[in-house]
Amino acid sequence: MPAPTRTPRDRWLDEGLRALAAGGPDAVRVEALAQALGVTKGGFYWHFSDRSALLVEMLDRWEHMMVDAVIERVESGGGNARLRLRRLFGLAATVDDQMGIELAVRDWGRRDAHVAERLRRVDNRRMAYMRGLFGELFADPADVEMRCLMVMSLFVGNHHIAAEHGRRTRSAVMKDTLRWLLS
Amino acid sequence: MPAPTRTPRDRWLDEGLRALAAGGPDAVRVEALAQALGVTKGGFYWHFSDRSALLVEMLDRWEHMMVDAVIERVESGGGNARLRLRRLFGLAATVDDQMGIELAVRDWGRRDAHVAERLRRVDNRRMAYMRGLFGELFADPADVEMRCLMVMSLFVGNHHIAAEHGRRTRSAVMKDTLRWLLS
Amino acid sequence: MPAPTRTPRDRWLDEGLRALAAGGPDAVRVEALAQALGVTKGGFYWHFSDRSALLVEMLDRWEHMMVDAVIERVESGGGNARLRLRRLFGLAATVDDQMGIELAVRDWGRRDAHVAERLRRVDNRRMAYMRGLFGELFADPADVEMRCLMVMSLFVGNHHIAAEHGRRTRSAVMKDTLRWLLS
Amino acid sequence: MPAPTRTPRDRWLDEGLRALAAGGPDAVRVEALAQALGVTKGGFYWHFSDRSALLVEMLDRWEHMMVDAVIERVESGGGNARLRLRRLFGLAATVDDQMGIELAVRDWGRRDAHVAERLRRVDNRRMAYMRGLFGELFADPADVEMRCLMVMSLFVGNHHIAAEHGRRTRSAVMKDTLRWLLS
DNA sequence: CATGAATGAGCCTTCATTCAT
DNA sequence: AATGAATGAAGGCTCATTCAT
Repeated sequence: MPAPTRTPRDRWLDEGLRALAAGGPDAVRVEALAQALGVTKGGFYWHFSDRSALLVEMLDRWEHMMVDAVIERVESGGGNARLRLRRLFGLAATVDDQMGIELAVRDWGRRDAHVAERLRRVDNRRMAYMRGLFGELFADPADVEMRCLMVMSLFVGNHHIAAEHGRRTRSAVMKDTLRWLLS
Repeated sequence: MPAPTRTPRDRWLDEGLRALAAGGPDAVRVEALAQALGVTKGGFYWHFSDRSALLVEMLDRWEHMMVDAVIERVESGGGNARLRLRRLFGLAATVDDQMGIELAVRDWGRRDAHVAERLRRVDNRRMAYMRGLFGELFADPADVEMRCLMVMSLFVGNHHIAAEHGRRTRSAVMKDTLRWLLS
Repeated sequence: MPAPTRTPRDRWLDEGLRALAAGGPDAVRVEALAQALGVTKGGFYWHFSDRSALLVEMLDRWEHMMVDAVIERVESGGGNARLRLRRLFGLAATVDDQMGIELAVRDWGRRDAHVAERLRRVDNRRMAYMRGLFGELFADPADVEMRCLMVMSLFVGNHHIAAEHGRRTRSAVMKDTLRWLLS
Repeated sequence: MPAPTRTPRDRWLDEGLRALAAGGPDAVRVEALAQALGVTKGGFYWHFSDRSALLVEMLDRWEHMMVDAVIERVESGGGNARLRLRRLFGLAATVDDQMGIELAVRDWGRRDAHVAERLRRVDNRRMAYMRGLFGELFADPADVEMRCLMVMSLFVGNHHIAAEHGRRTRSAVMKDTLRWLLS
């Protein structure tokens, strides 16, 4: 008779991340989450000492989900650097539903020093990982750095840029661009 | 006896944009703006019917500043497409202090349909302008599209990405990348 | 066309003191005061930055009322030390309706360091005043000190002690005692 | 195999009295007591039907401790009235650590009719006991009443009055005064 | 005897908005 | 054009109380 897969604590966290993606940190309101979960807000304080405690744990969970879990899945597949990069790019498209969280955290980081610090750590970990892979394909470090920055810019920018591309779809343009970056 | 350079109305708008850049739309609070301007919030309602009226006018002003004014300045300098693109890239670096507003609007657009619509218009106008310029340099439309997307991604991503680049500075990596995109 | 005698600000203070006397500092609730004044609690924050700001001002007012104002009234009547002490004792009986505030402050002082400090100041000012008057009647400093302490104890204790005195009334016993202390 | 000296029930009561002394009746919060005892507040309701049930029992315990136990100890020593009064005064100094409870109850009594009633009973019992002893030393009933009132006022006032006494200590002034009251 | 979890009422505080002057 | 004062709707947090286990 195992405990339910998602403990009530987890449900607050999940709902918090959903709210963050939808409306930014200001939308992570205890009252709103409670209503979404069908409970009363008082119960929140059984699980978390504070609204800010929830926000911190949300960030913990996001970091693990978006860095550790992704790298682990890329690595577990094996193969050479080009293959791993392709798998990484593919995975990035996969986490599209978590991209809302990512973008919200990024924006949040521009206003909150603690979040900014965490963001720097996350981005540096990602860059270091990509730098290693690109480094196996291209000799010039400046070239490697450009490619890394472009990949990250594309993934972040992709969700921020609202322009259309005529007869082409955004994802087709993305695919072209990523292929180009591997050549 | 000329009117004061900035009317009181303008001062509310300026302060609103500053607040938007610093803390997102939720930070555009009538009370906070009033305090920053050294007046009481009651007076706000003489100039604007509503908080939301202020927000709309802020977006108007931002759109004009970030599209019309920029294109006008690029065009006024003359020269061929490559030169204009270089001037455009240089200008983009110039409006750095207004980038905070831009990023805030972009984030806001993910939560508000009206803002999203306006953002689409703005990005499409920018893309159309760049597409024209890149189109004079490269024949393949897919290639042109990629380059446009990468430029926009770089400019947006540049402010969102927190990673460091070892001995290189971000602006050096950016410069390399933009030169590459013109070749 | 002078402003109303009691400004709205004063009304909050008065009501706060009433609540303090009736139920201690915990009973000084913004919401309760608002209801008693027939206004909404939101307006409170126009006049005071904070609940604690109200509490501080309440103490200011109490100190002035219970020390400065009393001494001034005793002194303004003139006469020798014995006469002034008699007037002081009489006045003390007069402020009976403000005694509730006094007792509440005293109790409060046992739990709050800031209040305790203020209480010390108030009691020392009172003692110093009485010491001066008793000092003109009795030569021995130890004797003077005893009498001062007994007067203060009586006035404080009088309201705390619940015992009855048979056929005598409390105020008769008090009167006897005070007369004895002057002889 | 004797039961533990303090049953869990007693521990709630003790902790309740400690909280009462430290912060008044409002500070006797089930949650706070539970935390101090290292248990969860749910368990409280096994021992007491209600928060108010705890408060009543706390008063019972206080009354017994501060009247019955004191008189018993004074009487058990024997001797004449003067000796017993001296022993009583000495004992009163002894229960100094329980004085916090006493003062809190006194203040509480000003706001709660039930507590006031109990306080009257307690004070009357104490007065009656002292009246008997002083009555053996002084013939005039009015004189006896004054001395009783002064003793009680001193003991209550002693803890409420915050004034300092120059080179003398409070306890020296108290000792002088009590000796004077016996002469 | 006690825990884990929740409810619901109550309080402090913030803020958009209104309105008389 | 703006101030002083207030309203009312949220929202964060605390705490007595309940209840299944």
